[in-house]
This record gives sequence, C-alpha cells and structure tokens, in this order.
Amino acid sequence: MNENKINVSIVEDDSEIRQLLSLIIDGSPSFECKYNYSNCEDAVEQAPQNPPDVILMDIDLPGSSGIEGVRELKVKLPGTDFLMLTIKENDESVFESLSAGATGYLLKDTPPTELLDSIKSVVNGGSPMSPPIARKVLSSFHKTVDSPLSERETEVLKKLCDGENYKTIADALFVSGNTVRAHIKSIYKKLHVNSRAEAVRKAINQNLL
Amino acid sequence: MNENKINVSIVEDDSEIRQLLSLIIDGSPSFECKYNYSNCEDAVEQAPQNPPDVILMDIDLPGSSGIEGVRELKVKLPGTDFLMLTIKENDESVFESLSAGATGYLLKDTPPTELLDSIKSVVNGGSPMSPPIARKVLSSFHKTVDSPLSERETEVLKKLCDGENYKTIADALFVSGNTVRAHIKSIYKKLHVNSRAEAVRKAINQNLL
DNA sequence: ATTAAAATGCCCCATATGCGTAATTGATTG
DNA sequence: CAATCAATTACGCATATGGGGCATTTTAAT
Repeated sequence: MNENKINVSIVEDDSEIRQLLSLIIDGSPSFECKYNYSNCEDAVEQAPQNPPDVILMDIDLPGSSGIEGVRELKVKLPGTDFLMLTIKENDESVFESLSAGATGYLLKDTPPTELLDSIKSVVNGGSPMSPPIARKVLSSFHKTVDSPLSERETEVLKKLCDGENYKTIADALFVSGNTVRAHIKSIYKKLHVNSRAEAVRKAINQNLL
Repeated sequence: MNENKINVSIVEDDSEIRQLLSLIIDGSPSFECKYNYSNCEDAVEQAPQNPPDVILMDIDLPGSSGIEGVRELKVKLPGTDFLMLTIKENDESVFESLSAGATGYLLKDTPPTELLDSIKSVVNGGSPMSPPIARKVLSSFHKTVDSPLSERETEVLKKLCDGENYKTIADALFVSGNTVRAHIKSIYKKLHVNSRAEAVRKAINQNLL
C-alpha cells in the first residue's frame, strides 16, 4: 500500500465499467485501485481488510443496493469516504444515499478527469456532486413560498414546534388561550392534520416556519 | 443588453472588491456586468428594473444582510439565480441563505476562473459550492449515528412523528398502551424534551428516524 | 359596498398526554 | 455471578389537547 497515493476501491456489478474505472484510477500516478468488488456483500465483508480512502459505490447493484452498502460499511470504515456513482438521477436515491453517509454523488456521465478531481476533492474535505445533483440538494432547502397559513398562524405554528402549550403561546402573543386554540384549529384544518405531532412534522418538512 | 451574454449584477459594499469582480466578469466575453449595488436596499429597489441572470450577493452588508436581500429579491426576480459570496464560512449563514433561495454559495477565496465557471454552472442548472460548503451541506443529511435511543424507542418515535396516539402505536407494536407510554417517557428523557412536538422536532432535525 | 378572510374571544366535553412510582423478565456485560 | 439495562406491564392523577359550535371586530379583496 503506497502511503502517498489515494487508495480507492470500487463496488460495481458491471465488470466492464468496473475495469474501466479501475484502469482510469490505477493508471493515474496519484491514485491506487487494487481491491474492487462486484457486489455489496463482498465489499461489506472484504473491504474492512483493505480499508481504502475512498469507495466508489454504484447504486444499482444486484442484491443489496449501494445505499445499503454505504450504511453498513460506514460503521466498519469510519475513515473512508463514499462517492456514489449512478446513471439515473433519482431524487430518493440521492437523499437516501446522503443520509446513509455518502460524501459525494456523481452521475456516470462524469468524464474521467472530473472523476479523478472529484476523488481528490473528497479526500480534501470537499463533497463533489454532479451539477443537477447539487441543484437538487440545494433546492431541498428552499422554502415553500406559498404557505397556506396566515402570518399569525405561522407565528403560532412556530411556537407549537418549540413545544409550547396554549398558555405560553397565548402569553407570548398577548392574546387569550382561546384565541390560540382557534388559530391552532385553523392551522390543523389547513394542513389537514389533527395533532401537534403531525403539524410539527409538516411544518418542518415543508419549511413553513 | 446583449442576449448572448450572461447578465450578472453584484451586490457588495466594498467598492474595491465590487469593481474588481465587475472587471473580471465584464472583461470576459461571455459575461456582462453593468448594474452593481453597494447595498441591499439599492439592489432590492433597482435590480428589478434591470433583471440580471445571476446576482452575486455578498452576505455581510451594512444594513440588511445579503440573506435578507435574497429573500426579498427572489420574489421580485423569480428568473434570477443568486450566488452567495462570503469570507467566513458560517454554518447558519449557509443554511439561511439556502432556505432564502440561494442557488450557490462561494467563499471569497474562489479564484476568478472558478468564479466565472460557477456563474456558468448556475445558469446551466448547477449549484456551485466551495468544497467546505458542499461538505457542510451534505453532512447535514447524515444521520446521527449515535442515536441515544434503543431500536424499540426509535420505532415508537417514528410513529409519534406520524401523529399516532398511544393506542394505535400499541396495536401496531402488539404491546399494551402502558408499554408505549413507558417507551415515550424514556424517549423524552433521553432527548431532554417533555412533549410530542419537541420530540418530533428533534427526531426530524437530528435524523433519528 | 358587499363579501370573505383573519383575528379575536368563549363554552362544553371526552380523551389524550405527561408525570410519578413500581415491578417482572430477559439479555448483555463486566 | 452480579449488575445493568431494555422491554414489558400496571395504576392514578392533574392537565393539556382536540372537536364541536358560536360570536365580534378588523382587515383585505372584489
């Protein structure tokens, strides 16, 4: 194991792609790519014996998916970064991969040079993403502009999320507890929920605050 | 207004930096940078008269911040993309900017070439971020690996977030309502909360599900 | 000017919730 | 083997919550 080279492993079922990637990476002077796997199970079992700096993980694998792979390997290899590789840019896959612990997400049309740059970026503290993925991720933070709630209701909802009860909300807004209850009823109606828990959930997930 | 060029406006209080950026951008054949502003108020008032494709927005501005600026301009200029520019990489600023509607976030040490590339990327559907920012953003999706909750408690918490009550949770888990209550008590204790609303909030914000 | 929300306020009532306390079993771990 | 902890069950109690209905005033919007 050359200490100066960035050690990369690949998990990819298509042997052609796997070998191609391996050649690109291993052929580059600053990288080394010795241990590759054709499925998740092998990777989960064997990668811990030869811990790489970065694992390129295909998402669509036979058996357990690359997402599952990251989830399992992340605990066994806390020092390894995971770069997802996929053909289709599926919304759910992106966010699931990220919450599983991926530090980057590339589409397979990424040209070789960029792939190598991305791997470098990962070990240097970056998080490379293909442009459409980055956009998707950032967009997930955007607020829903058209909240169905009135200003006052939004104010009440915020306090609901803080776990405040009728009385404290009422005091904070200088209105009666009954008014607060009326607002909450209205909020529930508009959000189509009938409990605080659901209201809080919707408020957070839809950025209504 | 040249239709072939990408139209850029800058909001930046430091006149030196503003002019420097303007020179870099306007000096490049594929860009045009005519209308720049030294503060948010001016930008909010005047930019709608000359809507640019991209606005480079400084965060630390005298008066209302660049974040506030994005929030206000985003509604007036729905077709414009906002690229934040800042010196310090403050966590809160990043996420606030994104939820305000920014589509990119660059640190001021970004070299001119990359800045231009980033602007191009934005209009082409990307979301450029400086490496440490990208890492921060992706990390925000990572699950808290060391959840203080037991598996059973996590299961209960999920159902709490769905707005289920003691009875339905109990039925779903094939245990008594009292058991569910005991679990919930334990959850509250571990999460340092004392209501569903707070528990749901923590669960979502800390990815405990 | 008329209508429609929004914001405010109130009552009753059944049930859900949170808190305290306590006990049993099984698994894990030192 | 002892100790700890997770999971389970249980009871009582004060209060919070959600549902229903109803009324007034202020503030948009048409």
